Amino acid sequence: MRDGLSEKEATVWESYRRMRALLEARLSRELHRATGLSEADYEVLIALASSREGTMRALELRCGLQWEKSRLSHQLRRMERRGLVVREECAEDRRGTVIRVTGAGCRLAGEARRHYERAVRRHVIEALSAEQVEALGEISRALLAGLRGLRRP
Amino acid sequence: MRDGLSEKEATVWESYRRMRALLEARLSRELHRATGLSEADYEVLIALASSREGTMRALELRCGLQWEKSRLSHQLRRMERRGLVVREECAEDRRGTVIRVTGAGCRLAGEARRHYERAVRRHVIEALSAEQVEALGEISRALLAGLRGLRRP
DNA sequence: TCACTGAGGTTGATGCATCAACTATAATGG
DNA sequence: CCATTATAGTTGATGCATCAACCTCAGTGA
Repeated sequence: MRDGLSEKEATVWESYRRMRALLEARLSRELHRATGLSEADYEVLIALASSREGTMRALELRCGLQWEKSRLSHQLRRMERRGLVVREECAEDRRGTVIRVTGAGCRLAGEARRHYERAVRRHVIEALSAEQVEALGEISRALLAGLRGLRRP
Repeated sequence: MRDGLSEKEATVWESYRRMRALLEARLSRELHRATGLSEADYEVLIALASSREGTMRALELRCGLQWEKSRLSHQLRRMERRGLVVREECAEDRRGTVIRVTGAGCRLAGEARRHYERAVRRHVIEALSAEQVEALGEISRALLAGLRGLRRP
């Protein structure tokens, strides 16, 4: 037990895992059914749509989302194929890429946001007391604090 | 705001999402580095290893894990290729399959469990107060209650 | 008994996530 | 100024997750 988990702790962890799996499945399925977007699409579109000009450096995007660069690159390729974004050359840094959200992408982002926030409200906010919502925020922040500043590996 | 999220709620949700992403990345990377197993491998092996005889019907397995059947099938194919499990015919129901964990699989399961539980303790249990651990359990159960009994779609 | 319905599993296609290897350009320091 | 090093991004391979289509066998009722 020095390293392992007590029965109580194991139960908490098990509940958390199941909740997490079910919640993610539910949210992503609802989003996809309503808009055809994945959560990855959604995050990229929301970031772009809420930027001035509807453009961002790929670098900015991946720092904001905290994604690996190859993940973003693959994601953008798929989104470009579907006409949600376009890649443009970057004038300031010729290694860089500027991502621009298209009109269709921007429209979808707005629509998706409504669906998504409604789903979060239904499945999370309204399923908890105000104190629990607060506590979830605190817990998340506490865990994040512990996780940040561990080196990559 | 009727359907959307208040600023506070959005902040909680954002923290949760980031925590979740970072925590999963961390746990699965540590597990993989230490044992070569994914979390999916881990869940299957733990279920099998803690069964009498080291065997389970595929059906049992996927009900316990709450996986889709094709997910389990693909997963087992990959695990069988690596010698972690074998599929056997099922005598009682000739449609069915019995999954047996191999010696190597069983050994790995034990080793992985130690690593995994230690990581959960470090990154979750010890990063929270006892009350927060308790609260996380309650929150997860509350959300689960709301999510269960929504039909498939 | 036998056609039908449904359950247990597999397969193929596709999208998502990571890793490792690579290209090209920028920055840096001698 | 040039060689080195670091950064921005892409690519290919592989594993994971889901969907839809399919096959086989079990159970059911007419």
